[in-house]
Amino acid sequence: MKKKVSESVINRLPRYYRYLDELLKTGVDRISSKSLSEKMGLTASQVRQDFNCFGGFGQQGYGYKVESLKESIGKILGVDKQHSAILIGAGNIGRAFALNITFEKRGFHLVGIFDNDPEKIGQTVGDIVVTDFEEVERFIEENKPEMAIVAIPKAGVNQVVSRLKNAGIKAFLNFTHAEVEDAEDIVVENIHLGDSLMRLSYKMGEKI
Amino acid sequence: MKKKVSESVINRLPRYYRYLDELLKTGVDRISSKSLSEKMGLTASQVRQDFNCFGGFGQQGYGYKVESLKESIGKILGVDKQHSAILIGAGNIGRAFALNITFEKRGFHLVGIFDNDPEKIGQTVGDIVVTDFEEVERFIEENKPEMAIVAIPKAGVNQVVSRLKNAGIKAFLNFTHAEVEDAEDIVVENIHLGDSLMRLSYKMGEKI
DNA sequence: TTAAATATTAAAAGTTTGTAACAAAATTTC
DNA sequence: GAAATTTTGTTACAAACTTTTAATATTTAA
Repeated sequence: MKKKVSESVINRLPRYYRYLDELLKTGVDRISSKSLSEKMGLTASQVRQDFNCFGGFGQQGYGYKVESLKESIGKILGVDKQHSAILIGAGNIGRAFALNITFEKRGFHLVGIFDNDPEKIGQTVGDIVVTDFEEVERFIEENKPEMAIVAIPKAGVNQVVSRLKNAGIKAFLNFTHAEVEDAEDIVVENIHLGDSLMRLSYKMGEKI
Repeated sequence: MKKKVSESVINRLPRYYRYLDELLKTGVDRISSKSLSEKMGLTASQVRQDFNCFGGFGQQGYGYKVESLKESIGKILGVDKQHSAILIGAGNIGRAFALNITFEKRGFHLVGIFDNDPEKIGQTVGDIVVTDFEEVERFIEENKPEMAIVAIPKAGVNQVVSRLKNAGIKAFLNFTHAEVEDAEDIVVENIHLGDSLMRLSYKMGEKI
């Protein structure tokens, strides 16, 4: 892992991981770059080159062992590790995400849910009780979660993120319309549903 | 608008649109590529080149008029048009999305919600009653929605999409874990929350 | 009114990313 | 067990994307 891997490659890794998971479940235990590329709509060279960024996982004349390839990519992505997360905002999006199984499957574990709405405080989502957001610093100090999922109205985002950052949160999954910027000591993944809608809208205009 | 615009540019447009919307709301009525690029973490030349793909919206020595630039980009993205959509799956994700305001703001209008779970059929989400999925073909015939938001368990996706396609749906927003492939006569936007989690997990491993 | 500063547009250069081709290695077939 | 086939890893090439540079127009200030 000497030279830096390009972002385009990283962005493709989760998709490889998903396909390999799928293959494993259907009982396929080996695959060539060619067949994988056909399934995924890529070229075989690209598949091989992508994998080679991290060192050769394949065997000449044989192909790739699905299980160990999936495991290797999982390791690169870090989904073999356990991360703990808190959810800020127990609204529709927040609740939907908290109840979604993918979350646990990708190595994340939800340990707390916070909101500032008195109506929501005290309710349970899954098996977690919604706590007053004012308690968040104390909770973080005690439980040291690594990550926060932010699913609140746009207006409060900056203040909330900055409080969480100060309290020691290093990673953010942002569902709000505001952009949370990558910075020195934190990592951010923004999920902008509105952007996806606009992209779809564009494609509709182009193709249909 | 003759020569084709690259996908990288298209993918950046929604973000420009959001920032311009923001600027407009804070009362900024003109902006240079330089200040916009600084806000967005891009280079000024990239901003200019992106806009020039669609013809010059700016004025030398002056910059860009925020309002008309936003409007132009909106037109390119097609958010000035009205699209009607149906939602398939009244589970957590589906309901969260249906109740989300962005949806209406981006020119989409929800006209129907479908599910195959007898428990959910008859319930209301927002002001729409959940209908049996078996009715979907008839509904599409009558109401001609353009788009479907698919938020159901992975297992049923292929069958559901193929039925919708046959009934005349041309655009899909896919929230399921299965990949809905772009094809001849349809457009697809996949939203894979699991992928975002994995990307975040990777970044956490890299930087923290 | 003129000069300096600002800022776009367009074109050229540079960088990155993706594709294709080939030699080396392992497997399968005979 | 040797030959033929498969398939990777690597290198070279092509395409796409980004940045730089040059040319031109507008605004601002003296």
